[in-house]
Amino acid sequence: MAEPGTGRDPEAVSKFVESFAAQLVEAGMQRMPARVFAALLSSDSGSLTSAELGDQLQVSPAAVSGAVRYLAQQHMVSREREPGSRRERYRVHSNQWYEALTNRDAVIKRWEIALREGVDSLGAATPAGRRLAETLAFFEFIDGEITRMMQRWWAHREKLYGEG
Amino acid sequence: MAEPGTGRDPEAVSKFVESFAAQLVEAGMQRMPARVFAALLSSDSGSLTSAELGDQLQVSPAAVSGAVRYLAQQHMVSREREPGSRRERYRVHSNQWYEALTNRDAVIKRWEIALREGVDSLGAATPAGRRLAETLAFFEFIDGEITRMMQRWWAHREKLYGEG
DNA sequence: CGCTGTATTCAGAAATTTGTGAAGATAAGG
DNA sequence: CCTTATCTTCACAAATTTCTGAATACAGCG
Repeated sequence: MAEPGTGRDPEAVSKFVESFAAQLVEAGMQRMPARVFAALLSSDSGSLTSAELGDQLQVSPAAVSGAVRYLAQQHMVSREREPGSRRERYRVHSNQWYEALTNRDAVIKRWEIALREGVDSLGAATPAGRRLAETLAFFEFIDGEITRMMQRWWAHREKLYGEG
Repeated sequence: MAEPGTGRDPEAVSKFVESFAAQLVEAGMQRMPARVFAALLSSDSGSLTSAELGDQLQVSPAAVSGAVRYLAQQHMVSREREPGSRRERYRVHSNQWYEALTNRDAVIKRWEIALREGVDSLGAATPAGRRLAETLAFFEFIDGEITRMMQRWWAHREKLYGEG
């Protein structure tokens, strides 16, 4: 439980970071990106520098660099250059993070492509081809649904939090 | 493109299996389970024996055994014992496969647990705590949506294919 | 310009994962 | 029961992944 008025408890933060990262790893994310992401998510400002991350997670600058590159590619964090400084800040925007999850979109799109090729090369009239075609239809359906689901989420969020 | 009347072209099948498996791997699945799954998905009967899998994929019985155990745990395939035989058949049911994708449910549930602990230990009134709480709210929302989305899929599927 | 703080790249050490062969377990059928 | 077909488990070798330290590149500042 949080201790009021005592500021952040680094140990509690670390415990959350490691346990949440572990869940992300189990879901298929690489360890270091998962830890970096969890650390950002649980920071008060929502952003940390490379040094802060390296210090908090006890890893080398190289590891931070690699993890951040990965997360940026996945659009899960953005980079900010502090004006007039060489230091960079890595930030998690809530909505970026949602969109990224959604952007399993990109993954689904590639599955769809592979499935279409499969239907074509095995033959749409064969039993296997029909199975692939149905799977393809499922993903095409999901695709459209996800967009609408996200729209509903934003409406729902607004009810919970206001325009925030 | 399919060659009508010539039966299945093993090379075309293999090409699809490997390319679809590669996409699954990229999405985080282990290589062997991905290959086994793709092979089952693209079989005409929707089911194969261990020997058939080992032969088609050029891997040892041990590898097949491990992959199948994993897939069964994820509810992506079911095992069938052919009556009066020692051989087992591994089968992909379309709906099992959909449900399994959905059963990222289980993953989401664990994320929710970790997030709740984070909100509690960092303090719901802190900026970090609020961020975690919002993320938690997102997953809780998604959770409910997915169920309804699957219901709509079954209705949609029926329109496409009939009761089949 | 050169100095300095910061970020990236790269080769390689360490850890982890993956697949194999061989041994062991299980169950059908004589 | 004993034999045999099949599946599973396990120790280990190979391949892959992950992280580090050191070298390198970059950008701001005097």
